[in-house]
Amino acid sequence: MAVTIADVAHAAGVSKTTVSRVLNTRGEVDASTAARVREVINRMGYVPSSGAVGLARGNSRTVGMLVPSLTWPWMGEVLQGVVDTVEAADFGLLLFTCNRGTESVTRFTSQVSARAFDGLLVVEPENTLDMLTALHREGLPVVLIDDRGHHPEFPSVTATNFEGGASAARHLLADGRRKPLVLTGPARFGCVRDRLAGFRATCGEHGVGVDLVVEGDFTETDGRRVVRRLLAAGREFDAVFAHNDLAAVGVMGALRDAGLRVPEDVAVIGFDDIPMAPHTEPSLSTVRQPMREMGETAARMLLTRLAGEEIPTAPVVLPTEMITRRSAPAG
Amino acid sequence: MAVTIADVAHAAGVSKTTVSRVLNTRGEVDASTAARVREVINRMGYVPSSGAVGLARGNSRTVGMLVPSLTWPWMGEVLQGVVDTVEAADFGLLLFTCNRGTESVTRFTSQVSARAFDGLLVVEPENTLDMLTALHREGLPVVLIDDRGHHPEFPSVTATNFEGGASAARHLLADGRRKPLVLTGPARFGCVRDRLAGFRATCGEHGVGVDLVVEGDFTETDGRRVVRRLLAAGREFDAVFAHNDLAAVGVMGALRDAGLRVPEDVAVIGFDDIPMAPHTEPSLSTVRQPMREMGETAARMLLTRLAGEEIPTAPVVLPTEMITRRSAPAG
DNA sequence: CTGAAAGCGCTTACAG
DNA sequence: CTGAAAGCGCTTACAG
Repeated sequence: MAVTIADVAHAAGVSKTTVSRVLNTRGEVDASTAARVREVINRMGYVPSSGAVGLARGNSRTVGMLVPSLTWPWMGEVLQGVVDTVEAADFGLLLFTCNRGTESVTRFTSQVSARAFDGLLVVEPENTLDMLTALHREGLPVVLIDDRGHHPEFPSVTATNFEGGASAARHLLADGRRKPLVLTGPARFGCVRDRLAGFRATCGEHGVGVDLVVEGDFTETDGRRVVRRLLAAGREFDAVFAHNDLAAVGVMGALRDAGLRVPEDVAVIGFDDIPMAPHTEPSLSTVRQPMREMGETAARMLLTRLAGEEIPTAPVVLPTEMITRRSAPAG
Repeated sequence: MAVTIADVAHAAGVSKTTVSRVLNTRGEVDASTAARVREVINRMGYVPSSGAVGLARGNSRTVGMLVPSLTWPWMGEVLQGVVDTVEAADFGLLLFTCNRGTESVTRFTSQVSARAFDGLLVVEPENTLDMLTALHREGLPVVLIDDRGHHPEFPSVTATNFEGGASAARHLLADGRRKPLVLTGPARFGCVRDRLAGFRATCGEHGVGVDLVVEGDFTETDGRRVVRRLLAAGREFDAVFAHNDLAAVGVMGALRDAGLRVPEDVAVIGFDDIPMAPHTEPSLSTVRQPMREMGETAARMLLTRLAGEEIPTAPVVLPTEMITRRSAPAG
């Protein structure tokens, strides 16, 4: 049914070897022969079987991507960056998730052994660092996107979390805020610790204490609940720095429910700049992480590595950017 | 490096044929032999090379998925549904986008000829229906997600667009609204025509005219602009039925800017129920499309087809659901 | 129940 | 510059 290299060779009156040579532009082929073969290839619409090529060459020209979830607000951006880069290099992208615990992890690692892909891009699902480290040690090229401050022994790309926290602080201080609440993500994440440290350092430089720090879990529900609880307890604050936008949305909801105005009474800054951020009411000021660029960068690094070159094992750090919208105006 | 079937055969003292038999549980193998082989397989951590198996068997146990964009608000849900289903069946998922015009389409079709995947799931990128039809005619199993009313000659899964429009109308009418504005999507989409027809029919049954219909382009910016323009022109309406949530968000923004209250002055209903919908201000009432279920269903259909069974070529239609939130309260 | 051999569709030394 | 042959790692008649 599908046309094979043998069909082409036969039709062109040459050997499969020769067809293979013009396919892979190995030179060392007579110009007129090459032209004839190429003509036949086009006429017959021949495309080499990727499986056969992979088997013969020992690689798949395919990149794997492992993510914890596809429904996180910023995952689409990362994926788009990855796909664009990978497709442009004529590689395929095999997508995996790991949301059913041990079973899916096992299934995934067996795909690795099956040599279904040459290298792996990963937004780290929780509790998979050991597995990833093992795969990397066994020789699988791996690039991590958004290292959660775990500082793995393989290449990764992150954003400037410390500086991001610092820029949020500068923004709020310039607006005259002096009593900030910080709603962090899970403290086990390095990125969370960095964001908090950056925020603290800058406030410290300005003589402003950061006394109100609550550990959250990155969800809208949690942001809403924390603020409601704090307000009920009579705690006072004139600004909130939430460690992600989803939680910031919850924060704004709770403030509104309590009859407080954003930003007049309380300014709110998030982190990420998810697609929803410009559309909240009021629109959300936030520290932007360049998710698409992070995906692109990670993909490019992996492709470079697959091309045989060395890539830095130290984290590649992309700049965050303070985006000013209405929930926290410039001072 | 990687352990092959030959290594296993050697270590177990049997032929590759026998190893292959226990791998594929073909029966016809002595129980004790099988046990011994299995033991060796586990000990050596052997996993068959997917490429080699594919070449020998003539299939790849991989499904392709083609989407126009990965950053659309509901795409993550569809993808998650697809990935979950495909992974559970032990298939791989190869992801493709088509956002660079002809070049990417060419690249994509050549992947098809390369036999990189056995079947295709597609959220139709514009202007690719002819290509998809051609692929399907050449024997590639294809299932379309969210047929845009194009009614292709291959299987597809959609939602009840007509009924969805009708339910939006019922909801608004029950709340006493009598002067609706409909902000549609591009009229070339069948789903748009169906939503409008359903809305019209129901309004008609209640003696309410639908005189204000504007064709939009599904973006937030457009929703905002249309409403601003209509208001400036002095047009009056007490409800808006937007054909997608993003546009509805723009509509609410423009109403707020004009000093109108939602829902007191104007009720707003969207379509889709994107993740943002519960978090807008006010939260958005909308006609929910079960995107994840649509992804799951399409994937299941394709897998069934790949297993050799027949699947319906008539569209599979999943129910929409009217979700009541604050932007359009129940009457 | 088991194995030798051919075949899947390519690539790549090797020889000419 | 070109081709015959071996090999990539499997599966599958075919024979015993």
